[in-house]
Amino acid sequence: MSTPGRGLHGHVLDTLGPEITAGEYPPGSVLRTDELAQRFDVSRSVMREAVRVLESMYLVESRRRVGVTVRPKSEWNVYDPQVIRWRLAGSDRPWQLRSLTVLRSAVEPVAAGLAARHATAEQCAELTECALGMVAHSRGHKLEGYLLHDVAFHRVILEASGNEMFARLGDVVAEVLTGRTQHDVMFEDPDPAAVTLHVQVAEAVRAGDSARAEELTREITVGALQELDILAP
Amino acid sequence: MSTPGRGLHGHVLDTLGPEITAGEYPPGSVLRTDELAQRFDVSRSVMREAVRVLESMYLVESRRRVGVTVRPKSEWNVYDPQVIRWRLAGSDRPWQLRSLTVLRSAVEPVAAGLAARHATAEQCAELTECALGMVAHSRGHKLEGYLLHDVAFHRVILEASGNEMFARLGDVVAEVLTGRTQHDVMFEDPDPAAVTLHVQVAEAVRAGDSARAEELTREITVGALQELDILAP
DNA sequence: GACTCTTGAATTAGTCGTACCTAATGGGTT
DNA sequence: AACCCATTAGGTACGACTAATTCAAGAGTC
Repeated sequence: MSTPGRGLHGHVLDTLGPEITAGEYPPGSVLRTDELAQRFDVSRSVMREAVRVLESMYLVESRRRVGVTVRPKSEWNVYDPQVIRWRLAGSDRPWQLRSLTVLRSAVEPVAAGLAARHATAEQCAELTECALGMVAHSRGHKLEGYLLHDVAFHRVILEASGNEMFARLGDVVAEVLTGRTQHDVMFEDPDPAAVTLHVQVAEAVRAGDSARAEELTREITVGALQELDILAP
Repeated sequence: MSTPGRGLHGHVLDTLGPEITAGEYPPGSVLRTDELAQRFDVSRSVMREAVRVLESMYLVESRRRVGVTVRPKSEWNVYDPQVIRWRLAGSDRPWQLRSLTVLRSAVEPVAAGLAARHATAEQCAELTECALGMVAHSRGHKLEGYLLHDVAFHRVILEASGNEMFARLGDVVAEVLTGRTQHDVMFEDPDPAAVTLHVQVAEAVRAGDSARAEELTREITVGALQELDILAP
């Protein structure tokens, strides 16, 4: 899924990216290209390419006579999949998961509503299949299989919305769901109510009931928020 | 706001980026680094840096013995501000505006709801100021001043939500609002109802009424959808 | 004869190192 | 305070070499 060590500059990014996104260099810190090249034992050309990528992620800014300065967190392109992965692997993972879950709570209900109008017959079938797969793996510590279908379910919803911006969040949702299962909560079987909701969403989409699909999905995301103690009083 | 021609590689991107995002090269098309370097009259080093940036945006993929292949639209990082600007400047601008407006309709209401809980006194004041500014410029063909306050208003809302993912959409919303005023609809004064809604949102946020702020903002975004003939029956 | 497997030549990106250019910066001078 | 210049670190160019992958020709097999 990721883009590991694609060439030397990729290897450099695999180390430097996480360091920066972890906040190891405070905003305004200055990195020198030559020093970095020495540190990673690569040529200046390779180092420059890596810096260009970091620059395009708004993580750093390169200025003459000054060096490569780290930009404040508020300017980072937090939607870059690579940046998201780096941050999820770092120390502010909990914070990152919260931000992404809130984003989900905003996007997924609307996406489900749109999916109810735009989904093809094939997508409806896929959705039902995913929901049934979740039911089948909802008991007896089959978390792995459950996760697989859960991820696929939300991916289809986002895809079927017909909105490209929503569709591209499939990877993000996958990361959140995967992370949640593997590291944080959910040591036991998933909440039966959540499973039921997924089945009902699939049915609502199939029936073309936009409002119902949206509302049911909102309930799902509210559950996700509650799992992280993000209240909505 | 943008990052214009920062060095030669930036100049190359200013031309090549719009071409790719405009779909001038069908998915799978191959570009050769050397040819591109010749075409733009830059060294291979510079061209390679430009390719690295395009690669980090998931617009192209570079493989040995094959060249730089253009990736399908569905894989582009459509949240990259640069990509958004390129597409907004290109031929599928209308489609892009629709996607972004739908995204707004999902995000902004939730953001407003959060803002009602998290906004600081200073942010509330700013919000009120923006709303009043909108009122002041709502009549007499003062579209420029109106737009300025409108953009600022939505920026503050997204910022005050306390969610970094929402906050980073400020630039996107700014582009949408600016684009709408400059190119498409709105040759006359803005809809008075919309202006009123903004004032009411500011008041709801100030009062900490989360549900009301969310609902009012939803009405604003519904209006934006209707302007683009995106129905919600 | 048709098919598969191996091998090697051609091609293109990847890497490196050097040399030189350019522009911000900061200190020293007037 | 205004100005000038040496310093410094990134920006650009070029050339040589490396390495991986594709493709096609040829050997071997059924």
